[in-house]
Amino acid sequence: MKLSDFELEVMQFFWKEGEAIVPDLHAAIAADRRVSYSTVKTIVDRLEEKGAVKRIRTYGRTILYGPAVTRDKVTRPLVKDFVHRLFNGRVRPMISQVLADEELSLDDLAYLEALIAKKKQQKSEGDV
Amino acid sequence: MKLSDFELEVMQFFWKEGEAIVPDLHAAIAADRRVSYSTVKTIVDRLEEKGAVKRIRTYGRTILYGPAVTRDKVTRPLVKDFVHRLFNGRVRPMISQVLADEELSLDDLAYLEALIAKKKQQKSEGDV
DNA sequence: GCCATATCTCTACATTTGTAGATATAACGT
DNA sequence: ACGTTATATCTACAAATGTAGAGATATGGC
Repeated sequence: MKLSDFELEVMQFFWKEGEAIVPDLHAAIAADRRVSYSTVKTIVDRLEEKGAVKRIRTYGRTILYGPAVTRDKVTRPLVKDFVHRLFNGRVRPMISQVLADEELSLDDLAYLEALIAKKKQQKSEGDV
Repeated sequence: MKLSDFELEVMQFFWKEGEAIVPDLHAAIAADRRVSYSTVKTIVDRLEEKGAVKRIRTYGRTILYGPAVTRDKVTRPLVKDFVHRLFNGRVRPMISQVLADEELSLDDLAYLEALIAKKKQQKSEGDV
């Protein structure tokens, strides 16, 4: 399932909100940048064609859409692709860069530290 | 500087090898998948137009190209974009996923652990 | 010096993507 | 019941992208 940037942006909304009607979706996006209702509707139509969203039911003629694929299903291969495309598959510099550029709370850092420690442990055990 | 997938793939080669002639580039890519010389040359032409690669010199009529932008310059904004597009800007789940999916050596893990520890320290100091 | 060939240049085209207008029409409020 | 209006549907288009063939031509080998 290959989704464009805009399609992905819309999926974010669905993954977060669960279900949505296009007018609300449009309102949410239009709060950020000028975009016509038609444009948003077209994106949703294409997402439907691609099987990324589905019609749940209708209110009058208004259609309630919901996600038909999980975020995970979509993002996993993308992340893999991304690491390979931009960093030749080398995860280390990739994470380094994210760590350098993005703001992380102490909490996040502690969480990641623990996660890595666990991974390390598993790995050394597994190697024995 | 917005580069397409294929363009990015070619840039990988330049960043890794430094400089290259299109025939070699073509050979390298064609080792993976069928693609005509013309196609590769077109991508390089577009990269030149975009200012991502530049002509270094010629050997006969063969042109030696080299990167005109650093990997860093290109990837930094992409990573930021990516995290925002796919994870609503939440770095933690993003890194978690990468850690879960990608193979990391003990060495890598140790490195990242240290990096995070350092970040943590800097942060708590900065907050005082 | 000439020919073969490798490489470049130019042109082309189908698809995908972002974008939106025109038009139809169902449904809601009165 | 009727008109307004919100929403859907359909159509369109420019730009970017992946892809490659045709044709020009400089060079290197002989």
